[in-house]
Amino acid sequence: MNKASQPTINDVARLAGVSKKTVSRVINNSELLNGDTRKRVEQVIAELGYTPNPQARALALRRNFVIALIHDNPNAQMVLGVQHGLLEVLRDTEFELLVHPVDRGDPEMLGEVRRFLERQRPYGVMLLPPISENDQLAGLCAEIGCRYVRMGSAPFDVPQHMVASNDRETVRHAIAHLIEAGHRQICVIAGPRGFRSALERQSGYEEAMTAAGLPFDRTWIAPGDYTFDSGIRATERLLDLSPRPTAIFSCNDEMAAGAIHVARQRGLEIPADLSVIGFDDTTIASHIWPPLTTVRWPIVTMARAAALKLIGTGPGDHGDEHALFLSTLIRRASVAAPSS
Amino acid sequence: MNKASQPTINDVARLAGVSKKTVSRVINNSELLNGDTRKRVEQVIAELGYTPNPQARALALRRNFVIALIHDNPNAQMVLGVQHGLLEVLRDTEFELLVHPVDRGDPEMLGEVRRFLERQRPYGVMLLPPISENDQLAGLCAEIGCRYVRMGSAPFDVPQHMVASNDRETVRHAIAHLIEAGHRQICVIAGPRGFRSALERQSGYEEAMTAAGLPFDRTWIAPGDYTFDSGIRATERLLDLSPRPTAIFSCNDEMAAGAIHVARQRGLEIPADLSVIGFDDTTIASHIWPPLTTVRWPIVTMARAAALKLIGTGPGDHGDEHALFLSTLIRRASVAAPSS
DNA sequence: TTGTATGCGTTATCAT
DNA sequence: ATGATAACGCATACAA
Repeated sequence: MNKASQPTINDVARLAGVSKKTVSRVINNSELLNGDTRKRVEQVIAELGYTPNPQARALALRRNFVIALIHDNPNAQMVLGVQHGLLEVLRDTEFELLVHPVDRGDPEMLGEVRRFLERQRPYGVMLLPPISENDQLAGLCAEIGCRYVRMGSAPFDVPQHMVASNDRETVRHAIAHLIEAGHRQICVIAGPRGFRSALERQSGYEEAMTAAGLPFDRTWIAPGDYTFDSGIRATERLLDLSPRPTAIFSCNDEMAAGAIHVARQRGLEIPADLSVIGFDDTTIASHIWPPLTTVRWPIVTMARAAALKLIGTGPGDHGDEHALFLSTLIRRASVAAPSS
Repeated sequence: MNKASQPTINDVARLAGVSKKTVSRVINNSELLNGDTRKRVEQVIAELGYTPNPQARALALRRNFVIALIHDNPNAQMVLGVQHGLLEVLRDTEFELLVHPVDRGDPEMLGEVRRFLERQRPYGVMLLPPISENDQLAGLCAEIGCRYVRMGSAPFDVPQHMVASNDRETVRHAIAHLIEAGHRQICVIAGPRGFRSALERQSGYEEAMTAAGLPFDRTWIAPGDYTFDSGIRATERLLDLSPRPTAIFSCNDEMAAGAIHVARQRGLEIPADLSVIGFDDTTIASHIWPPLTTVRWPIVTMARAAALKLIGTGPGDHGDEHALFLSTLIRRASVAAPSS
């Protein structure tokens, strides 16, 4: 055993007086093993502080012990929340986290991801919205033969491959909250076309209005793309409506911040003259003035669950069933009764 | 060649009618190669779409072609900015990005990182503040034999191992900006003890005040820990001073947001009654009301430069010299002349 | 300039 | 239940 480098399986085998294969069996928890030899080998492993070399395992198994995070999500807090949740469960395992952002707009995207997966052969891959909604991407993972879990605003895959929140339902609650407060003309700043989250959140709005017997108009739904600037533009449009809306539901916090800016520029007090609800509960929601009522989804919890599905030991997992995670309305100071 | 799997170096060698070693030489840009055979091999490589297997290379070279990002930074935008910059230059290389957060408070931290480095053998490691300030960590990287670059608010290592911004100087400008506007009683919300960034930023304040011949008091410097809540507490303390400060410099944006909250609660208008300057130019700075004057440091650029140093081909790099990156004062709407 | 033999640390095959 | 031997795909030492 070379003192300079780390102990290998050979060192363990020699010191335990067994073959490499036996040590390998111990490492991989093989069933067919004499209890005594196992104990002896484990003893030596502990003494040496031996750890299997990940690169060698990866080569032999043609499978890398890493989880790949594939995303095209511009929300830093969300991406980092996911990394946090993932790493929390990966921390005490042999797995590492590989980050691989992609460009949804790139026509080469799928080919690029394929090369990535074929080269790295990750054990599992975590797909973040909005790219998680791409069925071809999911299909690619399946084809390459690596586990995958998709994160989304609603279940659009089987539980085994999905961690989802209930955006639509939570938005219904949020709108109902507004209606209870006395609002009738509730407008919405929508999310980008084609995003499932945007669809779910807007549907939640429509369902809540309909359920309450409240009429609403196409013009009440202003287009947005989840950016601050689009929130500004949308709000300007909405506040030009007459009669003016008394409440605005924004499909994310960033655009809600834009709404607050515009309101303030127009001399409108929040929440006295205009109530606002956001979505995501990013830092800005609690740090802006007034503190924003918003919807929080349990991102870290979802990521933890996803990691469990990814590294779980197969179809026996509990995780296979549980794929839905409830968002909650965080009530702060941006909602009040409309000033008649 | 097995159709199901990817082409290997053997396939290339056979089709090109050369030995594996020759192919290997082509891959690794060996000097001693006949131009013809190189062309022929490259041709076959292109036809086959061959890519060297990273796991096999890692095993043979005892060095993994990944860059590890080690950090304990709670600022999501900063961490993601760094990931962005790093990946921008890694994108067209053979390198991948491994994310490895650590816990500064954990006494086992160093041992844990050692195991990580010994197991993964990353090609290079990127150290983010504040953990980048830990000399033992840097020493560990050197000992293990992997390249490292430390990111910080000031140079505290040789250029080869450092990308730094000039926090102190930029804060001097920021304070000077306040002084020019007519402020005399300028207070500061400090950063956490022991953080180099906190030290640099506070020093910048003190130097600027001294240079302008302005007196200042210990009580003008309120302790903070970079969190929103600490910004609130610090500002309450500061606004209780009499006479009241006309301007506050906060060592980061998050605490500045807290300052704005407190000011608003006390009925103070910003910037009319109180000017505020932050640091970092995070999203909240531009989205809060009023838009916050703040200091922006070129995080993505720094990360790009760091990546270049990390994967660069040795001491010949230009990157070895260039290690300082200038921050700039972003003037928005939170600074005005003091109302006498 | 190119090829041969061998090693890297692990797992898989097929014996025993 | 355990072991000898051959992969896995690439790089290095040493020849030629």
